[in-house]
Amino acid sequence: MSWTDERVEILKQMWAEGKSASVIAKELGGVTRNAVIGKVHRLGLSNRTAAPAAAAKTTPEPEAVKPPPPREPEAKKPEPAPQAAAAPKPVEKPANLPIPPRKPIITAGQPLPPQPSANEISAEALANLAEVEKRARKLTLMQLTERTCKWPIGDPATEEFWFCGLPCQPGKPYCEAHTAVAFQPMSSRRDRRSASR
DNA sequence: CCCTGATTCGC
DNA sequence: GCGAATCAGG
Repeated sequence: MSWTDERVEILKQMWAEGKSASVIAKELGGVTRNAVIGKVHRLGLSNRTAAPAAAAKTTPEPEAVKPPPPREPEAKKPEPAPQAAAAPKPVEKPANLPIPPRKPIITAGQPLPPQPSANEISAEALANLAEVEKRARKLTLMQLTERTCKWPIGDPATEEFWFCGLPCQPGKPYCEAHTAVAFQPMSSRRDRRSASR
């Protein structure tokens, strides 16, 4: 794979959204997180929101004197939204919109798991599930990885929402318990005729 | 151990 | 320019 214009766009977008290099790499496919990071740096958009923590470790800068700071002609971006701090209008709804700019990017992968619909699951499995969810690591979407259970718990529209996050079954997107309820053989969900209208 | 990004350097 | 290897850190 090569860095086509589109792929670079996706890269920029996702990086700007705070996606990790590995996630971006998976999304793009055909590249590793190293490739992504490398590209990010080459594009000059390394730090996204001030993170000097792991930025400077070894200062390879001989560091002498810099009389004339040859700064590049920084292109100004159209970002004139400084947020009104006063009380201009009585907005009754604070509206928690951390990430509203959901651009219509064409993300193919990332098959999110289905919501636990009203299925007929064995009592055992359900009981076990309840226990498992108590032990859930309550990961956020961004904390999910290849090896964390991606089973959603709670209502995405509220604060009460997170992902299981327990260790995945090899090759599965969920932990053992959630794999059990996610991939049910049709046999256990038949009798739908009880209310055969 | 899992993960993160940063840097180096041969290609 | 690219990205694997490596590094440094959480």
